[in-house]
Amino acid sequence: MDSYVSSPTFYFKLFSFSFQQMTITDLIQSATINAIQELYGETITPEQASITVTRKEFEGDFTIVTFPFTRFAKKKPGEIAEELGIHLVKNVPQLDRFNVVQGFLNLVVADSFWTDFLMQIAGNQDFGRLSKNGKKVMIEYCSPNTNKPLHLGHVRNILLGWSCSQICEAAGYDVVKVQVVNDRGIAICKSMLAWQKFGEGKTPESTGTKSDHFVGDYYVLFEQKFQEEYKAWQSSAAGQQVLDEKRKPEQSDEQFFKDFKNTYFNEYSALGREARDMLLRWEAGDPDTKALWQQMNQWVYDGFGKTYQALGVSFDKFYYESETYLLGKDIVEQGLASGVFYKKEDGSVWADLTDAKLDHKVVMRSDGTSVYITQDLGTAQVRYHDFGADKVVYVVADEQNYHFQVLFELLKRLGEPYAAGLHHLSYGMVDLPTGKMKSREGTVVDADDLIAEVIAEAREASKERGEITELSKTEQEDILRKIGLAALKFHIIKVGPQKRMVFDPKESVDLQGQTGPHIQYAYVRIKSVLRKAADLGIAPSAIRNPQSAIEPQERELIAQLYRFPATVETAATNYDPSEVANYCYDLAKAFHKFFTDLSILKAETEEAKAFRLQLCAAVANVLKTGMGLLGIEMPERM
RNA sequence: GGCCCCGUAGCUCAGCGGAUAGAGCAUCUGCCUUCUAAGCAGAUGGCCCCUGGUUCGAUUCCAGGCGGGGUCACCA
Repeated sequence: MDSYVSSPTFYFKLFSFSFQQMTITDLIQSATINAIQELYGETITPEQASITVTRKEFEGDFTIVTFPFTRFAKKKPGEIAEELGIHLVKNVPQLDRFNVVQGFLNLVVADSFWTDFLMQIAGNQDFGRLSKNGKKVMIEYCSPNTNKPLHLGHVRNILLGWSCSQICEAAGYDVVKVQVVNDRGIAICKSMLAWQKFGEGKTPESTGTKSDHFVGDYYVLFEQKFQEEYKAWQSSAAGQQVLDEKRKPEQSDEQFFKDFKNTYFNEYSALGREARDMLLRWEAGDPDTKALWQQMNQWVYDGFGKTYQALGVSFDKFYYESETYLLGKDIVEQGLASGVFYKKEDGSVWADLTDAKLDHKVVMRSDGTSVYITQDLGTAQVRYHDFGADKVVYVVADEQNYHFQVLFELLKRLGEPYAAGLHHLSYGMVDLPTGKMKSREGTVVDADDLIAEVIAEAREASKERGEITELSKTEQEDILRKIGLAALKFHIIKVGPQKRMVFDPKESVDLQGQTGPHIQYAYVRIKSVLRKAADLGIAPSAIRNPQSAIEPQERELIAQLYRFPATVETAATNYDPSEVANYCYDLAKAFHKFFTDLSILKAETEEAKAFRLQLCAAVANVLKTGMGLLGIEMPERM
């Protein structure tokens, strides 16, 4: 029966000096297994002895459902619950009493257990951070193209990637954050060409434009000029001739030209030819082209850097596709030799993945050049060589689900040592209330605009409150920045990654209800009380007279705090920051309830004041840590 | 068409084998002679997409539908 005890999920670390301690639920669970053995002579598994948190309309902390035990106990659920309750309270010192409702056994944990726990975590800044597990996880996120600025989609990606990295770190991993930059290809050539033709030597400085937006503007300009050219061609004799020859009977003229756009770009367009020529010159290493490319990209990186800084995120290493796009060919050779790949008559190389319910997949073109996935194979290997990693997480939108299934399958078949630790953190696209974001229709929400907007909104709301007007201008701005970003970040991160989400700009700026600022506000209230207590000379203390019972609001808060380490752990194993977000909200909510129901500095006894202060301090600490895992900073006042 | 994801209050989302399914927003009603009302309490609002199956028990697991999205390029 030791087998389940040795499983790491049944432990978490309470203290910074690492020793492992069973949680109270594990204690109850193993005691339940013993009790069932003694009472009914039946051996049950931990899964069968499932413990849940008691619903708040009943008295108790934890609940055991006894229905499954009727099979062998040959008694009514209520009777079993009664017998089990007596046995557990007798054998588990941490349990004070129990009650039975239907077949549900509600267990009440002794006050002393909760106060002891609070004493243990008092003053421990690292509570919730698990000790190092000696493993490394590499997280790739953001991965932008360099032809235009970051938008709302990138923001979701960045927030997911960043908070995952923070959560993994808290869960004991070493973390390497990497970004793959798509800095080459036809898209950046379009920006380059438009700037070269129409830019008149302008620069971000000369126009006062944020430099990534400056480059993006030329990308847009290219599209405009191309559309003009295409429109003109459509009504020309040449265009009409193609229409007559190639239009399918069921197609309208308009539909035909819409579908024909790519072909036009590649085979007819003058601008298209110029852009493709530029790409060819780039690939040939033409110095002028390279210099222009470098200049444009540098502008973009400078601009991106500012956005990352505004969002409070960073990367340990950037990989550039211009340096990796030729990688992977040796892997293809090895794969051919080992029989993972096969070659077709035309010279193209394929993998047959049909037995893994996937398709045949090209890994090398017939002309010997590599495709997208070849490059990914190469990059995976290079990165592993650079850092080593037990787990590799790719934060990429769910439109690439199939791609990653194939990539992981290939890496597995190639026998890469990290293949078992690969994970695609797939997230749903972000929609607007008006529908999908479409760059062509100009409905894309720009990241920088969004950040500015949420801060402006916080400023507006702050004016009405007048709470921070005494502070210096810089302090005020710092607070407003924290509040605005908390609203934005929490609004996005609270949604489970897998779900496609609707982003309503109006709601993202809300400061009330289930929002980041609501949680910050709980923290600020605590900080305010702690300052006042210091002035009054009241020191926090978890020591409590055993005679005075803990209030339900206090108990609820402590029980919430108790769940924090386990929350961090599951969020890390699931790569799901929304679990931490929802936890923080629940904790803040419980605090606000406590705060309005019970007075801290005017509590009945000195001892109660000190105890509540200690509880508050612990809540503040967990809120700060938890929100920190989401990349959200806490202000001291608001 | 094959495969994958999603379907819970008017809206945005939690819950994912267990008790009468929860929050926030919106609508309505109360609570500031001060530990910050960005808060709290209450009211209103649900065939948990449908139909079967497994189970003592299904919103939760399985199968089949329906609706929405994605993806099936020698594109990235």
